Parts: sequence; C-alpha cells; structure tokens
Amino acid sequence: MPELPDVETLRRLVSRKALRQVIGHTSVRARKLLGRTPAQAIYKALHGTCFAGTRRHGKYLFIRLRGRGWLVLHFGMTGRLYYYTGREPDRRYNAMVVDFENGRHLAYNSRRKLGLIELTDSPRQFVERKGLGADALAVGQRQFLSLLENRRGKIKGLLMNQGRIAGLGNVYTDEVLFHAGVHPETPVQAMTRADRLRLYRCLRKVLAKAIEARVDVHRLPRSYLLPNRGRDGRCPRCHTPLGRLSVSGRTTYYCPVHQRRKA
DNA sequence: AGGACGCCCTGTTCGC
DNA sequence: TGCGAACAGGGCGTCC
Repeated sequence: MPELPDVETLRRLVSRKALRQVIGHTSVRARKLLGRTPAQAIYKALHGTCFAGTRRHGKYLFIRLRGRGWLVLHFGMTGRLYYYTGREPDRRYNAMVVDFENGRHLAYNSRRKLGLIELTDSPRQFVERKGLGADALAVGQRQFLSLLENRRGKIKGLLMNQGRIAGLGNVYTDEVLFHAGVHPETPVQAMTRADRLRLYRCLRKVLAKAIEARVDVHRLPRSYLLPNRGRDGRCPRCHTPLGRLSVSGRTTYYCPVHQRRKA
C-alpha cells in the first residue's frame, strides 16, 4: 500500500543511506516492472555512477543518477526498498538489486510485481507525461479549494484521482475522510466551504502524522482509522462497527456515526 | 466527466 | 479441517 507517506519514508531512506556510493553491478530480475525500458539501459545508466539526490511526486520516487538523469520508482501496492549489507533479505521477491562498490546494496522488493522501474531525463517531464496532479503535500489551501470547484463526483473518487491530487491511495483517503468527518460518497457539490477547509486541514495533518509515524515508531496513534481497518474493525472514537462499502472498486471503511451521509 | 468494471499480480483470507 | 474462491489495491484501459 505504498502511498505518499510510505514513499516519502522510502525517499528519506535512500537520501539518508544510499547517496554518494559508487554503483557496481545492478541485476534486474523482474523485467516486467521495467515496462518498455530495456534492462540494458538500467545497467548502463547506473554502472559507475552514484545516487546524487532524491525527489518525490505523489507516489513516485525519483533518484538522481549523477550525470545520467533519474531513476524512477513506483511501488504498486507491495513494493518496498531494502538497504543492507551482507545477507540479502527476502531474496525471492527482489525485482532489482543495486550493488554498491562499498559492499552495500539497495533492493527493490515487490511481491505482486505491480509497480514501475524506469529512467527519465526530467522528473517534471515525467510527471507531465503521466498526467499527475499536484503533489498532495505541496497543494496549498487555495489550490485545494479550486480543485474541488465544479466537480460532480464523490469526494473519495476525487481524492484518489492521481490526475487531480497525487499521493493519496485507498487507505489514506479513508483516513483523511474519517478525520474530517466526511462520508466517502459525499458529492463534492454537497460540501460546504467549511467542510472543504476542514478536509484540507485533515489532509495535511494526516499526511504529516503518517510520515512522522513511519519514520519514527512505524505506528500511527490508535485514534487513527488505519490500525482499525478490517471487517471486524470499530471506530476508535465511539467503538461503532465500521461501515464497509465499495467505491469505484476499492474497499472503503468509515465510521457510520462520525461520517454521516449527506443527502 | 465520472464511474463501474476488468486486468495485472500473487500471498492471504474467506467461506462453504 | 481443507481447499478453491474471493480479496487486497495502484494504475490503466474500456465502456457507458
């Protein structure tokens, strides 16, 4: 479920540990993740250079290759990174392993092979080509309000639409709506200005808290929806059994008491 | 435009 | 208890 907070955590991992180390060999084991990029292009781009910096847009991580453009990573729903020395963790599912000449390694790991490994000359152009909206953490209040203007659909659909706001997936969309007290199927047009402002504040709060939790304790407060998701889950505030429904094919959890449906 | 749905993918969970 | 079906969900494409 790598969404914005998870990808931001991975970005920080790379930034903290994996920069400025000469890259030796890179092995690609799951070519499927490369899309149209030939594995040879990956080897060539990485060999002999080093990671020089990182950037993130929505759920995409960009790693700058000194003098050779950028490596682009998307983690699908099960992707993650391991930075390690010595024994390779979870070997079976490592789709790509970068060997640094100092004996350390960075592995892109994915059980379900839904994701993307690619090269680009420019993150900005990549973002444009993919048609991604503004990064969810970079959106200002005014811009957020304008994104909600004249929209016809349900609020959950809009928040999950990467072309509008990039970074929120199923899980954190539910989390944000829970904190804002907004029912996931609320038509955007039925939301008052106060609703929209509250939603914006909750979006910022939840993302910031989630990043903090992932980096430090790997755990969100118990008052969050996320630790309580699931068929037998209950609202952390009132203990009401969570409601469960499907919104555009994604399982949605919400509190029927705190997130009342608006007509 | 928006949304329902299917596909990809494979480990896990569900339900009979 | 066991086993096949359904589920999980990010992104994309198709269809209405």
